[in-house]
Amino acid sequence: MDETQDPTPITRRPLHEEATDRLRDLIVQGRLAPGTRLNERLLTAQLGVSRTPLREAFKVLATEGMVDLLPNRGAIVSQMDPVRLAETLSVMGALEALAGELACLNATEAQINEIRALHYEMLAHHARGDLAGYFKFNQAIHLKIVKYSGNAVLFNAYRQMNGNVRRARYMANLSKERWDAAVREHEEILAALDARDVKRIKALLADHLAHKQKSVFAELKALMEPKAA
Amino acid sequence: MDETQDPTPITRRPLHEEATDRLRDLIVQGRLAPGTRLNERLLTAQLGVSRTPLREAFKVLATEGMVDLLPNRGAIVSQMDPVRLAETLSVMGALEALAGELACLNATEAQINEIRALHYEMLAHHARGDLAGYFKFNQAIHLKIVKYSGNAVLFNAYRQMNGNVRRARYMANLSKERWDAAVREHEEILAALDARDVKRIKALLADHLAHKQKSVFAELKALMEPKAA
DNA sequence: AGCAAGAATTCTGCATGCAATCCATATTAT
DNA sequence: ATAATATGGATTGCATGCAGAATTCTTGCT
Repeated sequence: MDETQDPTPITRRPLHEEATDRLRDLIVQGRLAPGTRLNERLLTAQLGVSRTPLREAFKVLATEGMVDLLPNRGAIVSQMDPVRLAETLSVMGALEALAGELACLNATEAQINEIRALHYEMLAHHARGDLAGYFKFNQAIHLKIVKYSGNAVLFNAYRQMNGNVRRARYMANLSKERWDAAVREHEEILAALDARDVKRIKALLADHLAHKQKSVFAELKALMEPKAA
Repeated sequence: MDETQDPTPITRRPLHEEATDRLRDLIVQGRLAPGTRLNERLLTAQLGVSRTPLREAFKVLATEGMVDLLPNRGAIVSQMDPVRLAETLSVMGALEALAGELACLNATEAQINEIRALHYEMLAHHARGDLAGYFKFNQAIHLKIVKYSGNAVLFNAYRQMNGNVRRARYMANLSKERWDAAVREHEEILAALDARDVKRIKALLADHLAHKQKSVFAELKALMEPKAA
């Protein structure tokens, strides 16, 4: 018998995983806004699972920092206030700097080429002024760098923080100057990666994230003080 | 009525939290060895809780990397193989380097003094050749540095990884040379912190962790190859 | 009307029951 | 004897029931 193709292995995923992923997506996409109370009965109906796997999903999302559990009062989508966002980006900067180093040492040429391809796609979206498209590839590039570091622990930590950052939706109106600068920084990052210049990519990524943090922080602070509008 | 003292608020902790902490401790202490299968019926009896909060604890510990969930086959204590341990220490090095920077900038004099006190206690244990005592204060110092960085996200990430590292129990037989060197490194770290020398502490901590990683890795590799004993 | 106390409802925390899956042992066929 | 298969027991995945906490609604009072 030929088992080589294995078309859609019939293995059912555990319901709590499915529920966790679905909820996480809803939160990251902003369809469940920070502060929203997660009503069990409502969500069981919506997701088509019973309370048990749903509550297990709550616990997982709580350890990921996506929701807060209030004893006897259920779960609410946690806030991503500017301070926490800045703190997270700061950590992500350190992680990416390390990732860059390791990627310089460990990534294959094919992997670097894959990043290069993403880079050009990103440039295309930048040229068109398509911010959403730009961000998509920007995200993909950063994730790939961390992935190709070859350090799975690093990747996991980064991935989780990235999820928490994405739901801040800061990208609303990035200044043209910052955007252009970020693109230039990406050019340099790619060049350093290509040259396997460990020191340089480390510094570049740390700076890149520091700039991002600064711009995002300013943006969010402005958003939260709509007095002088 | 005087409510100012509030002696042990009678707030019962959720059972799943209690179960999570208890299990995590058992795993970190090594009383539940890697690979051990976590039988629900057995543990419910042992912890005095029902299966529901216990299974919630499994999910949390799985996202922390303490256990692996095998669909339809329950949870087993995850392995901390040398590769994963090295990867974790590598990430912790990056986190501590950042933490050192931030602690230099943000820690109060009182906090630095607290670290100094721990440092001297650690020296005392080193002088006595008390490895276990040394490690305890060594751990405490590193945790405090990260704590006093003032970055809560950083602290959480570090704490979790630290838990996963501790259960590797590498400290078995640290060479005298490496031990002495580590103590000297700690002297320098404290001095840099005192002097608020950001660049220096960053470099020192990164190196310190790199050395630790190297020594631990060698140790564990030796442990896993008892052929030439 | 505004507020406070109490009752009713809703919700969460936890325990347990049922069905599906897995594992171990025994049984049969080759 | 070995391998394949069947079968019984144990174990997990999930749904649901029950008790207690919290919230909302109601009612009575000022």
